[in-house]
Order: sequence, then C-alpha cells, then structure tokens
Amino acid sequence: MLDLGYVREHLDLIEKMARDRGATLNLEHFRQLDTDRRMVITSAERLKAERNKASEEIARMKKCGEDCTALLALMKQVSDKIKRDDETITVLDEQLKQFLLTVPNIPHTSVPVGKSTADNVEVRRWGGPPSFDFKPKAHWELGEGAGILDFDAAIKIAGARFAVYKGLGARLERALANFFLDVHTREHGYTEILPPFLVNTASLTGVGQLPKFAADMFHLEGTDLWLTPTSEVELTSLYRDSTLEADALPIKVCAWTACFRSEAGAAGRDTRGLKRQHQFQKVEMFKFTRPEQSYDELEALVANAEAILQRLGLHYRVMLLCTADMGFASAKTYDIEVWLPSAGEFMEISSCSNTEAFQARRSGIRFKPPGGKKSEFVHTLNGSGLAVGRTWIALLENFQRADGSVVIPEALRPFMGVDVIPGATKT
RNA sequence: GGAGAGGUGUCUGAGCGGUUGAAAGAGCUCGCCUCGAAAGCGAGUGUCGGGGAAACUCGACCGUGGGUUCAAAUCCCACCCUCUCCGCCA
Repeated sequence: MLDLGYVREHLDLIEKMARDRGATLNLEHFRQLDTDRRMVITSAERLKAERNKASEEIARMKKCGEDCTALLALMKQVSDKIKRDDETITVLDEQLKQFLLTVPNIPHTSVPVGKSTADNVEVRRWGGPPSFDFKPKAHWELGEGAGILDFDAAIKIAGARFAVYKGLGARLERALANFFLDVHTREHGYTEILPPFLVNTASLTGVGQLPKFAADMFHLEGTDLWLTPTSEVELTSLYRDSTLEADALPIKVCAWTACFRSEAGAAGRDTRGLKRQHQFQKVEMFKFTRPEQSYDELEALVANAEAILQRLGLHYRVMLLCTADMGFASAKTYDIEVWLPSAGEFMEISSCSNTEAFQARRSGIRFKPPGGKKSEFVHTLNGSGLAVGRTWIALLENFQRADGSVVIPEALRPFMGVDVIPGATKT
C-alpha cells in the first residue's frame, strides 16, 4: 500500500505508473473521496473541540453547584451532529482504504517499461545447455519411468494437479530442501524459520495477496484461515505491527514450507507434469532492511539464489521484469529461469523482489533510526531460494541419460546417499 | 470442548465517569559531572490523522466493534486474543 499523502501529492506519477503496469485506476474517484473526507474531518473535529471545552465547563459548573441544564441540552445536539459526521468519515475511510489496497507499487526507475513478458530484459546467463545424443525426455516420463513419480495415485488421493513422490523421488525432494537450507543458513547468513502453513486474513492483506487475489488461494470454510500460497506471507508477518532496532537490520530469514495455490485462472496451462501444482514446496529467502540498503540487498539476494543453481550445475538466465510483468507489491523483480531440455526453453525457478515499504506499510513494520528520530518503515525483500519442485524437474531433465537414469550432481550426493537414480527396472 | 483469570505507552505497572495522553518505576536520547565509565543530577522520550510555509495547533487512539452519557481507559453488550486448570489428542 502506498502512503495516502504521497498518492495525494503525486497523482500524475500514479497515473503514469498504472499505465506502465497495464492497470486501471479511477483517480478522479480518489480525488473526490479524499477531499470529501478531509472536509468532514475538519467539521467533526471543530465540533469535538467545542464539546471538549464544554465538558470541562460542565465539570467546573457542577463542582460549583451552578445550573448547567441549558449547556447540556446544547451539547446533546452537538454530540448528535458529531455522531453523524463520524459515521460519514468511517464510510469514506473505508472507501479510501479499499482504493489504496488496489493500487500497485510504483516500479523503481531502473525497471524497463513494457507491455508483456517479451519486454523483460535478460541480465546475464550462466553455464550452457547440456547436449544429448538422444532425444531428452520430459520429467514426467522420466519420473514415472523410474517409478519415483505417481500421478494416478495422486488423483485418487486428492485430484488433478497433485503429485505423489515415491522412493528416491521423495528423497530427492527432501534432499533439495535440506541442501538449500544448509547453504542459506550456514553460508549466506539467513536464520531458518519454520512457520505455520495456515495464515489468517490480516497476514495475507499485509503482503498484498488480499483483497485482490482471494481466488488464487484455498480458504478453510468457516474460519479465518487460508492455506499459505508462499511463505513470504508468514515471513513478512513475523514482525507485523512492530518496530525493529535499526542496528539489527538487515534481518535475513529463510523458510522451507509447503505452498498451496488454487491456480484458478490456469485451467489448461501446464497440465502435464509437476510445473504447476496445487501444492508445492519452496525455500524462501526474506530480508527486512533499511531503505538505503535495500537495492544492494536485492542484488545479494539474487546472487544467493544463483549460487544454488551454480552448485547444482544447472544452466540458467536472470531476467529483469518489465513494468507489465511485475507482481502487484513489487518495485523491482528479477526472475531466475532454469533451462529445460525437453521443452528447449527456460522455466521460472525463482523470483526475487524488492517491495520497498509497500508491504511494510500494510503490515506496520517500522524501525527506529539512531538519534531518536521518527520511526520509518523498513523495506522488505523476498526471493525463492529455490522452488523445490521445479528444481526437481530441472535436475531430472538436465542430468538424464539415455537409459532413463538420472545422475545426481556432486553437491547433492551427501543429501541423497546415492550417485544415480536408476531408470526403468522393468524388462 | 468445559471452568477461571486477564488484555493500558518500548517494558513493568497504577488508574472514585469529568485538566488522565494517561501516576510511578525501568529503559532509551540529550546535557551536567568524570581522564573515561558507573553512580548521581537536569531535560526530553508514542502512533495516526486534520489545519498551517513554519513555530505550532486541533482531533483520535488504553485488545476489537457496538451501546449508555453533555462527557467513557473507567459503566453495559458482543467478539478476538493470552494465561491457568480439566477433557481430548499426534
């Protein structure tokens, strides 16, 4: 959420931003609400000041035994008027808040203006695609062939867009999560968090998932709880409504969690395989920083995610997203895309964003600058480090051999206990 | 799920319906003292919003939302949360 005063004074900038992002905002509606609201507030507060004065006077008169009947009657009327004004203010406040909640963050000046994913800018590329002297298989063929992936069972248990991992397939998922967490906690300086996987409405509103994206999540009927769509929600809410010590910043945390998405608008897309599931696992990196350090920390965050892919020896590229492709809360986003041999294209495996004060303002996360100055909002950053299921996909496809077996990269072997996942054992 | 206790500022903790934005203490910031530190002394120390160029001023906020009243942290109702005991349970 943007600051009300800032929006009021930079309407032209907001309008340009909305255009760049391909969003539509009714700014005239905002302007009207804002002026109306301030008018009624001024009126109500003048009356309240009058009432406060009169209350003191009444107290004094009663003490002296004077008659205050006339003043009481007058104040009764004033109170009624105040009540009506307050009700109007409540309505206008709510409308204004609803408007502000739908305004996306302002992109950083370094973000390219664009209309679609085609306008994203490739920043760098690491490694190269593996070469095969056979036609590389898709991960679902490899997984089902090796008996480590079972979609039929998942359909019985839950339905479409779920998966069952078996044997070394399940172990690979677990090994990847452990590997990610070990690198981030022992080498990159993140503190590991294991949060609840269910989150409440306030937490989701704080990161900007609600009210706009309710349809993309699973809601537990009759409760205020939702299945978390990303641990960005939990990690932001770690410090919701609190003030942090300035010298404790930046605070760097990471978490492994399951994530749940209803993928309401994705019918028919990526229906085969593991790419787009209702449930997946992700290791998330998250930072709370001071404003002046947040863009340096964003670069470091991306580097932390890249380090994982480099250790695994997976070919990838880093994309700077254009205005049209960025998330609602983000001021600047890098996507990391890993090579997928079967498709002959790159697939998103991490998304790293600086939301500046956008989430901090909604979530009430401040810090106290040294020297007793007024508290300010922190900047929050988030990035996948990495999406576990998608890394599983990349690993199978990039390190497959002609017989359907998959070679485990060196870095992962201590976590796997084996060097190779055998291909089909059936004759 | 049943019974009880409680939710006040950064923290601890007061608060007969009327100068209580809120006592007191701690913490923190600044100053004095000191070679320096501690102790001691002095001053300051919430957030949000309206008006104002600013100094400043006005208003709101004592878990949340309603109600009573000229006036509510203080009375009434509902809800939420925390703690203790019991039950159930991985």
